[in-house]
Amino acid sequence: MEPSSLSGLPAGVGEALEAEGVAELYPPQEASVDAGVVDGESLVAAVPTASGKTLIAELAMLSSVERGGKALYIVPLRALASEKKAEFERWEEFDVTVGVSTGNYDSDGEWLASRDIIVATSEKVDSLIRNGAPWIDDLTCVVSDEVHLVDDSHRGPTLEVTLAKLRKVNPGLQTVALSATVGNADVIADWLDAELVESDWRPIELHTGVHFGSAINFDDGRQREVPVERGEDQTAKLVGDALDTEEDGQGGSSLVFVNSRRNAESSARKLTDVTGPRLTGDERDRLRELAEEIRGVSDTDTSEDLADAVEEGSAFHHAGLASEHRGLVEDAFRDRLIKCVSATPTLAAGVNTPARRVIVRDWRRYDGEFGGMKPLDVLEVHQMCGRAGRPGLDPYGEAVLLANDADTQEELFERYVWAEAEPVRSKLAAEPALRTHVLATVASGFAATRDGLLSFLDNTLYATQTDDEGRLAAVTDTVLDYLEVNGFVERDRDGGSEGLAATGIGHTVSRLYLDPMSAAEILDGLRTVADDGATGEGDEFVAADEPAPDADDAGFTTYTRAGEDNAADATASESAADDDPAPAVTPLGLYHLVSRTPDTYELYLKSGDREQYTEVCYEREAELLGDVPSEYEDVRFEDWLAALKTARLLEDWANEVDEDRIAERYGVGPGDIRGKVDTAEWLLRAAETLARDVEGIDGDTVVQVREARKRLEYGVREELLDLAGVRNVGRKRARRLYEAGIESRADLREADKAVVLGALRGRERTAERILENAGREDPSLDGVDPDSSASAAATAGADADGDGDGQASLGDFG
DNA sequence: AAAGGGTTATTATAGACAGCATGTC
DNA sequence: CTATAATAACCCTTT
Repeated sequence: MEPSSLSGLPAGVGEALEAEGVAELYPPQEASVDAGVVDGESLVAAVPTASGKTLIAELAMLSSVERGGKALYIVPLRALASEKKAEFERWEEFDVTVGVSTGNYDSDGEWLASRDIIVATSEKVDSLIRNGAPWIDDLTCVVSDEVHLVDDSHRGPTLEVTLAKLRKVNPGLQTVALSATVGNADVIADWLDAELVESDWRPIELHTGVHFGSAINFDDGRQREVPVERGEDQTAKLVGDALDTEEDGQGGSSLVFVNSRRNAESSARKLTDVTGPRLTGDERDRLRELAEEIRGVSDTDTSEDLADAVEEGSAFHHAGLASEHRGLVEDAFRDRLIKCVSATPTLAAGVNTPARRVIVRDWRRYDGEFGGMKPLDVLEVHQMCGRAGRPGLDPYGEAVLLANDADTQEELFERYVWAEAEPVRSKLAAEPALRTHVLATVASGFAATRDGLLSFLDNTLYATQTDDEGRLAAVTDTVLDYLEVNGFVERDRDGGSEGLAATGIGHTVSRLYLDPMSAAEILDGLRTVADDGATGEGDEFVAADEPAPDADDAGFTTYTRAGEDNAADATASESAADDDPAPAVTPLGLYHLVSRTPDTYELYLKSGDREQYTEVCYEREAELLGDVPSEYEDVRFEDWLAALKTARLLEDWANEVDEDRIAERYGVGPGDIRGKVDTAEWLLRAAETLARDVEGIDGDTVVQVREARKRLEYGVREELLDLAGVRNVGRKRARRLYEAGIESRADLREADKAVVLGALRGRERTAERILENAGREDPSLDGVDPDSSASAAATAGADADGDGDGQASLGDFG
């Protein structure tokens, strides 16, 4: 079937597709057309990755738009949202407009309403429904990418409930669900009242096999000799083999999947010996530039190690990387500059990063709940293997699992190569999921009675799958009790069917997209302040701020100038020394409060951390909001300590501790730091709104919350808040300016330009921009010489990039 | 006695959405 | 109950 023969698409689209090289539709695409995608029919397409799923979605959306409708494309990851948007924007030529909406990249609501196609994450769609985005009921087509993720216990229920809501609001809604090949695609189709298109067809052949001994044994019976001598590394030989096998004049790149961040890093370092010697001079030059760029992203060991590996054409990829790191690695890998990436599963489900050869090195992963090493899901391994084969570059893709012995080889074939992926199972009937969604469903008017609620939930995948009718109702009742006790819903038990209504605060919680349990915890904590804030336990706070006896490890919060390490302990007590009445609430207390909320991921407690944070906990008990759980009797004590560790990380960040020191101290990567700060910022903003909305919380507390949040946002101490608010001034520059005597925005407008320039290390253009942004009337620095004394004070700590731009920015511009 | 080399014990373990108000270097 | 790699701790040998 030729694209131009399709009816129902905007004029010219079919021809444009052909011009792109789509001469014929792929079989699954053709089957989808036969099933009616361009005629508004609902469809579940369960086909392998990279077999043209996106085009199926595009056909549905474009034809829907052509009929005067509006389409929504739901993605599981923010990074995918921008990728899809860029892809769809080629239709703007045909007057089809595209908009995106995710947590970190959001367009104006009205502007969105005017777009024909909107790309958003499932959580964002959920949030838009809760907040009553007006265009939601104009939708005529919704595409759900990677629907098999409804199986995810954390995020799956959101997708499930969101789809149910969209379909409820828009009865005739065309629903197109794109799924990996799973065991029960028919059940999903059944749930969505959709046609099913199921296929294993791939445009690029995929050879899956297991390497053992001296050869890869493929599923089709072929063998490929890749001898591995004793003491040689299996992975290295396979990567080398792919690079040495030229197709279309180029060696093939590899993607190595491992089971931990550390393994990813060490694998990348080892593979440097394979990739490095095969680089051309030109590639080396470009890689060196890329490495510099990577070093510029963050001043941490992780960043440095990544740059070192990249210089040799190898890289690692995991969630500890900053998003800029990830983007740089992904792009360079796609450009074939980086020859091999060692990755954790981040890359299996993320943006499109295909390779000639995929090597699944580790097929088991540590799982604490499981109590040891747990084999990966078949679906997960299939997703990894699906990354093999670059369209347009490789004539075939190879996915190789590694075995050390014949038994393992056998097992891998049985378990993964021949096996069908697990069936998808709804995870909706669990308290945490229902807590959130029951409240939202009631608050946004989808149900006004218990019966109404249950009948709404009947439209979910869970309901179509379960044999246990009572389970959902039972969990729902438990959750309703919880919501009532915490004052989020009111129940009217008089009528025939129990009436339900969200309270004012319940509405707020739903709109803020908070887990009700987080909201309850935050409110409890803030009320604690109101109770005993005035009792004047001030001295304890001051005492807690002083350096602990063994200052080396305990002197965490101490502000240290760059390069001076722990020497500056004295600075710490300065702010505590004046006679202000003790603050009713400290940043640490607030950081701890939001960190112990179910909306924050816990930091792992390493050995030794337990003792250390137990000590910190008692030292600073007075600052913590709420009662410390009993160390010996309460299982929540562990969580309390993990939250305290997170809180300390946040406190360090807000005390201008360098990123690399934080990374080292807490055993995390730059990506984790940014993630934690970001989450805490979000929760503190929500806390601020809650505190204002609810009675019994002191106005002063609200101010403290805001300040704690702003200090996280800029990563600075209190005295720099004003300066750091100026555009182009981050935590580092603000501190340098402050040290040079420029303490505020107003100072910036009045100060001696020579001093400003000196503090900014003579960076003229930067200084001019900053002066301009601060509102100075005459920002020009022509003929101004930097004041060397200001410069000297500010240069005390040399930062690695040497140009004074060591701004640790938290901007999240994927 | 100090350094070097090999063996054994110990330690630690993936990922990532949301609000809001505007702009990284 | 399962793995594996890096590192720390330890023990023995050699110089």
